[in-house]
Amino acid sequence: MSDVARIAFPPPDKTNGKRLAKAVERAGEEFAAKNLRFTKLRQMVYEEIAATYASIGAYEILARLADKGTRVAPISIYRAIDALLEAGVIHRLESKNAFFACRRMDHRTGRRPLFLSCEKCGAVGEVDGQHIFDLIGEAAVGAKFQARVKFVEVQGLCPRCAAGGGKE
Amino acid sequence: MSDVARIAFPPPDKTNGKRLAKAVERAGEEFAAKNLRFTKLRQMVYEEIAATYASIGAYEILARLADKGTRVAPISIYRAIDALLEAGVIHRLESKNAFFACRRMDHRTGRRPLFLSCEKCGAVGEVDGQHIFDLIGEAAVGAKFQARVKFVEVQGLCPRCAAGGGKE
DNA sequence: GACCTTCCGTTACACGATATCATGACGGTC
DNA sequence: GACCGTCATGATATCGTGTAACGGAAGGTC
Repeated sequence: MSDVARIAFPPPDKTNGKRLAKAVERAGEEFAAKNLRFTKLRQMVYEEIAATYASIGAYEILARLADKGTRVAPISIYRAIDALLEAGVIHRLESKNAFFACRRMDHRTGRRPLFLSCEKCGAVGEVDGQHIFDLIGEAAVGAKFQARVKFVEVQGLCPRCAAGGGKE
Repeated sequence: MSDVARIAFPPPDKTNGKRLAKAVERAGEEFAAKNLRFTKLRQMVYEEIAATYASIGAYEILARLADKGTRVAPISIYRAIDALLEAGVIHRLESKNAFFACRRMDHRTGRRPLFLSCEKCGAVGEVDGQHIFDLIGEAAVGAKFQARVKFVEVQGLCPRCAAGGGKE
């Protein structure tokens, strides 16, 4: 597997405690940098999202927290998700109404990623798509359309699953 | 306004009886060409979608049909929508969970359009995006990702609304 | 402490989508 | 005509996604 593929598509369930703790730490830094509060609830929601490489729905997060004894209302999940989105530590998959943790953390570069979502294992990868977003912007300008938000999402098979390596 | 802009963004509510009848006729031909049946219900659902340039949700279609005395269950609307999608006479906006009539009818060319959705008036325009989809395909190949479905959607202001010409 | 802002809990609800099973409409075949 | 297969529709229920509104709690600032 190429480097880019390995980076974009790690095994979806390899949840490593140390890795997760590190991700939480980085998320905390993102919140601090933006003068947002990384509250207990937001951290718990983030941990559920970051615990998997797959995308996860709001009610799935709710269920997993409930399993751990934390019972919250849907609206609370969504509020936490809003904060996490604003902080930039998670992304939203429009085509699936689901969320996943941002692994690139390259907001500084300003280069926007596009999302590759595996239909088999659910893993979501991000690859640089700045040139594509640029082209979309040009297409909008050509139509005299004032673009504000752009979505680019691809569904298919990740390298692991395409090779038959994904879980059945 | 440029030609491309005028074509992509007519006034969202200018529902012309003759134009609609023509659209229904073309839709019927599409169904025939694909050996699908353009049934009464499918035609009614199509008319509601094609009556506006804006995107429209399934339950909005349901409500409008109910206003006209046709009371159907949600599942029936969705089945009709599925058929219309398969025939290619409507498109689905993933980012809004809504549907709109295809105005380009250029399936023959095989060039895929991208969707420009106005946040103010709701109008959805289509412009050629084949080169963008090509690039996305290349990006996927670079990540060893086997792409199957691609979504590209843009939200913003259509020329009319950006110029202050849209309804408030 | 008093104040303000932000976050969270609770309830209820709107909207989007599907599962399941039953009925109807049509064409072909014997 | 009787039978059968296929597809479209109807009816009911349920699930998934997302938000409104209101009040209370937690944490900063003076």
